[in-house]
Amino acid sequence: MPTKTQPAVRDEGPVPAYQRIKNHVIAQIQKGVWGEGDLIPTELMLCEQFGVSRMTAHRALRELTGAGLLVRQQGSGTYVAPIKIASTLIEIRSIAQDIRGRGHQHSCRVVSLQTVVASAEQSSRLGLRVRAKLFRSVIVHFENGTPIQLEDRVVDAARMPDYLDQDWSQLTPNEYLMHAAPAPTGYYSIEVKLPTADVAGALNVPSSEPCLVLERTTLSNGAFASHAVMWYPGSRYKLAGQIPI
Amino acid sequence: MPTKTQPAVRDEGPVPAYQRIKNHVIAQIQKGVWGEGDLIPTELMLCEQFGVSRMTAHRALRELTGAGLLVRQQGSGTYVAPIKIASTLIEIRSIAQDIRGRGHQHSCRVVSLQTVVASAEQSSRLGLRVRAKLFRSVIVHFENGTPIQLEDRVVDAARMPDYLDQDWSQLTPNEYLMHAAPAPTGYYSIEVKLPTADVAGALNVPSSEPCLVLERTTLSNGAFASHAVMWYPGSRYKLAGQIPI
DNA sequence: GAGTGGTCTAGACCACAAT
DNA sequence: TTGTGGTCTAGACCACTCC
Repeated sequence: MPTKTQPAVRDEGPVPAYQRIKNHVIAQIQKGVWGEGDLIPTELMLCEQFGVSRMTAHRALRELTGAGLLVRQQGSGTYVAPIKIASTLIEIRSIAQDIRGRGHQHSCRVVSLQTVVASAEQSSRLGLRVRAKLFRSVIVHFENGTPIQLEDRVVDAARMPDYLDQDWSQLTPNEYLMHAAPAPTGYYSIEVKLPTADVAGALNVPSSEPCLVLERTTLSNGAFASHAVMWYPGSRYKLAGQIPI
Repeated sequence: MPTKTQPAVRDEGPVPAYQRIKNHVIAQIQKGVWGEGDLIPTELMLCEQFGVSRMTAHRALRELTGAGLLVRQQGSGTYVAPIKIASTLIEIRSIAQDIRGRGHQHSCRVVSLQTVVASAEQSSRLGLRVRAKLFRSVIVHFENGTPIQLEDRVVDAARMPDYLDQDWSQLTPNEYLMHAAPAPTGYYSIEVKLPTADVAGALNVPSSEPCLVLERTTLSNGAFASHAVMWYPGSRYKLAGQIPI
């Protein structure tokens, strides 16, 4: 059955049933079909829809609950979690949804889009072929017109060949990735840095203002998907989330 | 049904079998019985030891793997994860283990230990009784003699009556909590702040140096356990971890 | 009482590693 | 070949919510 040509997303073998259900739920929320606070299908309905046992449907919903995407109430049902619970760190919702969830307006400005070749350092750190082709986007996100995040991202070009053709005013890179590389895992780090002149200019802060720098490498199905460096003005941002366990 | 007296640790009903196994594994790692890279018992051994089915033992190990505490290899076995994978954010390992894991020396200085009464604001934010009794500790942690974290913590006194009697040179508050309130969940936030004069003095940084401030509220078995504010010198620290999903 | 989620069992088949 | 983990089933009992 997996007899695709050279598709945008590599085929990593059969996808487990619980993962297919997770991807489906994530997609419905990403697409806005299921909104914040909405009641979603019960375990038994998902069992029928996907032809699985209840344990399997339950596992999918339990894991998404652990990730802060859903809220479950015994005797009542399963709901899309309110945004305040969603972890900004995982950013399974995008910064755009985050901002809109605060009732504010999101906009963005594309600073640059390029095709680049992985440096030796990148190749080894990210587990890429030497001189692998990457796409790089630099985008500033605004909340009510105030710059709130500078996002400098590279993605695997072989895996997402149409990355540069997206309309970033309609879709953030993160939202695009949720489709192209669903259910990511990976690593992050958070530190305080003074902005470079470019970053300070883009965020419209003095270069003396310390920034929160969130760096994140995401893998999907075990292979490199994306590396992002996100700069937030220290005076205007706070990262919050749920402790995962 | 909740008709208990006021015990040190509230009884929240029977603990699920998978949770008992998780607590056991966490405790073995915390106590150092199982060290980094060690092979731990197989699912079938845990099935026998705890008298559960394989699905239950598997769930416990899978969740701990998701939390970055274990690494599993099909065909081989389950191992304690290397420290670099352990999330500093969850701090399921303590800062002391973190520092020792880098091959450095950990020490600490107790700034203050007090009994305090929850303010109205704390009571509502943390879900406590009004004027609940709390213990507060303020401790500076050093890495090779350099101050690296100021930890300002309050815990529920009813739940941890012996909190103030601990020898903090032998055990960090976090390590104590891993015993008194195992397998915590909760919320965190991370932001950049300039230190107060007290904080700057304790960390031995100029009051112009921005700090990374990690605030964390932990619950155990659904009830408040601890609230901590941790200050890190921005120039000397980076938080890193795994993306949970 | 009917429906929901929370947990658990006792099997099963598979992919993979060690031997 | 044996043992490991990865997944999955078809039931079960329970606590809880809603009607």
